[in-house]
Amino acid sequence: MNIYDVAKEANVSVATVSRVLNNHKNVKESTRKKVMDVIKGKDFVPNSAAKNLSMGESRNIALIVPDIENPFFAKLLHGLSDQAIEFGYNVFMFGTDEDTERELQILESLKSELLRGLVMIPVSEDSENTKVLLNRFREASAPVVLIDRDVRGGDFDGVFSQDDEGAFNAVECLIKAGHRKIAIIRGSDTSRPGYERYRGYKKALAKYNIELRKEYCPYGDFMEENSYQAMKKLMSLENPPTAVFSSNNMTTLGCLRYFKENNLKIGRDISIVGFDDIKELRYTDIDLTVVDRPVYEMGVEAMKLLRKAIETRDKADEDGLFVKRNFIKTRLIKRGSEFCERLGKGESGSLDVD
Amino acid sequence: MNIYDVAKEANVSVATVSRVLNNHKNVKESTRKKVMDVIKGKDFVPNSAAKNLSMGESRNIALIVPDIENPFFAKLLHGLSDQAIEFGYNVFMFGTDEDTERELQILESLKSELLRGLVMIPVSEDSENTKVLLNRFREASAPVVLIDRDVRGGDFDGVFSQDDEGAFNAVECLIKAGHRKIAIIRGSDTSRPGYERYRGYKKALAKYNIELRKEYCPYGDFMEENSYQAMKKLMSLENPPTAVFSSNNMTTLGCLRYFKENNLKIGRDISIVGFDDIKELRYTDIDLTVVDRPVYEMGVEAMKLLRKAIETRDKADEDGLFVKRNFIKTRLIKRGSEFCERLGKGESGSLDVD
DNA sequence: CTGAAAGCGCTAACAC
DNA sequence: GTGTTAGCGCTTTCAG
Repeated sequence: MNIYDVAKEANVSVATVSRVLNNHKNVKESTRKKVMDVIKGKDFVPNSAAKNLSMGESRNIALIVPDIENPFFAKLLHGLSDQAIEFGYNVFMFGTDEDTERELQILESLKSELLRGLVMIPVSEDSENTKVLLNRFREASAPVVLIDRDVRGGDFDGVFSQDDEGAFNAVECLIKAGHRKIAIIRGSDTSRPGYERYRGYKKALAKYNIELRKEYCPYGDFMEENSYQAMKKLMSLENPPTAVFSSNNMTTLGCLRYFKENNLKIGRDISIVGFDDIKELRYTDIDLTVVDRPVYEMGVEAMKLLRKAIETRDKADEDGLFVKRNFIKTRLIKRGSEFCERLGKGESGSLDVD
Repeated sequence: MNIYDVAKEANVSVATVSRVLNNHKNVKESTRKKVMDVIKGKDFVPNSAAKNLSMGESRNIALIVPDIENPFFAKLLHGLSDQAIEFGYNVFMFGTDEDTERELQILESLKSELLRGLVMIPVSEDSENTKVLLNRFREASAPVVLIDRDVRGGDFDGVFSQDDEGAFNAVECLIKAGHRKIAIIRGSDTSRPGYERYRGYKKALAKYNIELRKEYCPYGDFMEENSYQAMKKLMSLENPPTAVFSSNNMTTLGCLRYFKENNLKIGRDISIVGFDDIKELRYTDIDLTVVDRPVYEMGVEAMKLLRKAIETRDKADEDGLFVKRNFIKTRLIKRGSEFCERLGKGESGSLDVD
């Protein structure tokens, strides 16, 4: 059943049916009703492929995330998806597994899809090829919105968070709990959250006149295993830290694994503050202090930005001249893991060398 | 740039370009090369909307899950998505938030999409409308593959797990640990995992001659809050259970919340065995014994089934006469939460009434 | 306010 | 092996 059948049935032309379907004005109320009756009676469904071809665009967008199973991204998807439905868009979902090659393949394969927009969390800030492809999408009428991570020199719209401030607060919280020997497990320098959280860490140390020690700043690359290894190295130092700022949720899991395997108890042997909450821990013995963000809302916001970009482009609005980058506030949730008995009991938290 | 431009450039007809694009035989190697050179040189990308329209089908499939944020579904998506890329399909992702109405809306909105297949975890087994719509997709050349949950009287292909056996093992494990007062927090009776796990629970009790007590079998509906409430009710009984079989991961979180808030310690005051692992707990004090499944692989398998169904239909293969339903084995991972001190220390685990 | 007709880019007979 | 051409179902001028 297609638009011609409907037209015949309703004694009008296909043009009229099309007008009705798309809520055009200039259709007499009576004919509109006539057409609608046929459509509902025969439950006709317009063929979107035909529509896409004819209009040269679709109602599909793609979301590309580095790790499908990371709850942070699942939550993001949830918000984005809800808002997309609201706006009448369908969402293609892709995971890159933190692999730039894969990211490029996916982007490449999407070129033929008439995408109406692209929301992505790029693997790395420095992938020149990614930038080139994204720019091509943008030119081909598929605006790009970034989330959380950036693309260097890309000028793309995006929803980010105030990573440095969040990190600063986390580290300051540890300092105020009496720590002076504070480590950070870092994310890659090729991602905004990676370097910005490190920046926040350094700022906090600087403010309280604590010397920055390179050996306290290993990379965990936002991956559990690497972070586990980083934690291990930290604790093998001759002068190990008394506290650690874990700059990502996967990182935190790596730390916790190390603690458990080595029988280190938070609050007794070590302190930790994380970035991004881990819901499941809330009902365990681990009362984790974390930097939290409104993740669902970030997804919603990304979709709103995207739609605005789409409409702006359609209307050649001058608003389109502005790059829109929103920076979401973080919030420190104190649950106690920043404290440590040993600090009080004489074993000084201050650096005992240097 | 379209196929005509390529044809002109290469001095061939559009038919030939199309043949090259689709790897048809009957193309001389030299002309194939000639065409490919143009395609690469001008980096032409075929317009999939045109292709879809012309062929009356697409390379898009949809995955509909009840809860985007449940890690179980995220893992499923991961497996499915990886395999889909392998096969050259794109995946639309939708979440229904366990709401049948929403499920129907989504299905309805997808009718115009020329979907090539549908993978879904239906909210309820009993939604007649869902069944009707799914059948329509199947007839309209979009095979349906179910995961985990079923559709009553639907005869759809699917990937399920041996829920009853898994549950049986879980409960038996508790019995062997000395428990006789074992509760279950159930899922809805309108879902396969809901009633099958309950069935496994009953089987285990029966085998060991333990009387089934209705008050030990409250519903948690696979939701954290409801399960929390269920747990609360259980522990308020005058004769509370010493152990609980939590039949789903969200359910387990609800239980844990209750335990924590009421200072009940697993292994001291209560025992628990869950269904579906919770990765994050592994590095906490909660060494949860669980029924585990190869979730990622279930996603992969679903995609394989779907592709088989698609191909089968295309070839009008007689293989299509069979409904393919795979039942994945579960595995009990013992970590210790099935034990309880109190059982040994004289406070009998057997029912002290009846 | 409505209709006729020309595309949108690709596929697949069918002819050569 | 290759080319010609008629669709696929919809949108959108342009007439009227």
